[in-house]
Amino acid sequence: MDLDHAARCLEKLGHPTRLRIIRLLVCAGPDGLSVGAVKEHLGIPASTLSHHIGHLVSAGLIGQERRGRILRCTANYPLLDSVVTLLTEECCTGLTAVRKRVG
Amino acid sequence: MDLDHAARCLEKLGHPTRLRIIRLLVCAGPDGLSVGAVKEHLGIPASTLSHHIGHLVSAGLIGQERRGRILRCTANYPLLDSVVTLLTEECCTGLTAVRKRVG
DNA sequence: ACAATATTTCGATAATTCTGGAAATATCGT
DNA sequence: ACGATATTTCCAGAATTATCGAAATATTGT
Repeated sequence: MDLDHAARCLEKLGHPTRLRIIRLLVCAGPDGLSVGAVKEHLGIPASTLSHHIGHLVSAGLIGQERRGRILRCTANYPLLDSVVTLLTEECCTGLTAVRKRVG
Repeated sequence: MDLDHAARCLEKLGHPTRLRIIRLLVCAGPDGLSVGAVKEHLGIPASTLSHHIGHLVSAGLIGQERRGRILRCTANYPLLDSVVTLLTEECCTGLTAVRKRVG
């Protein structure tokens, strides 16, 4: 995970609707949710939702698996973890040091 | 830190140049760096840099303090920490559970 | 083949963001 | 006050992103 890749992920996460999608999927666990279920939860038009999901898929933040008519979306936990790790470790090396100093 | 505020921060972090600025400032420690020093490091036009720094300041991700002609920028560690925390805890509650399961 | 359901793609518009040169502002030292 | 340095604001154009209705595609059950 280099800085540009992290920025691409953060850019996608940096939209209220998409952040809600991610939160839903993460809370839903490894089985995730269908696009329709996400639509129910968020109450936004299908085409708008589809675009946002497309963004998240293209960044790799969520995966998809067809199950008949239903398209199941799941959060990519390892990638989310990588982003958080980069933000904490590579970018925020000073954080723990500062915490010790500041309390 | 609610979800919308987090999204606003992530949106700002989700730009390569701005993420580089944050990384620089975090690595620079609590004293931060002047705008000019950041400009030297990144090698981009002053006005472009000023815009990006403006974004980060408006989101509260960095603070500024005038020292004569020089404007010193510092990373807002607590806010960065909040964003990371929301991403890990509120959004990624499943993460540790999944890790245990997946190994 | 057909009707129903789930989701995407198309198409068009509105809104926002990015970029950087030029001019303006602020502060310092003399 | 003046010249130099540091940084921002103004301005404009190009590029990207967001939104969503309508039409298209895919899959299932009958």
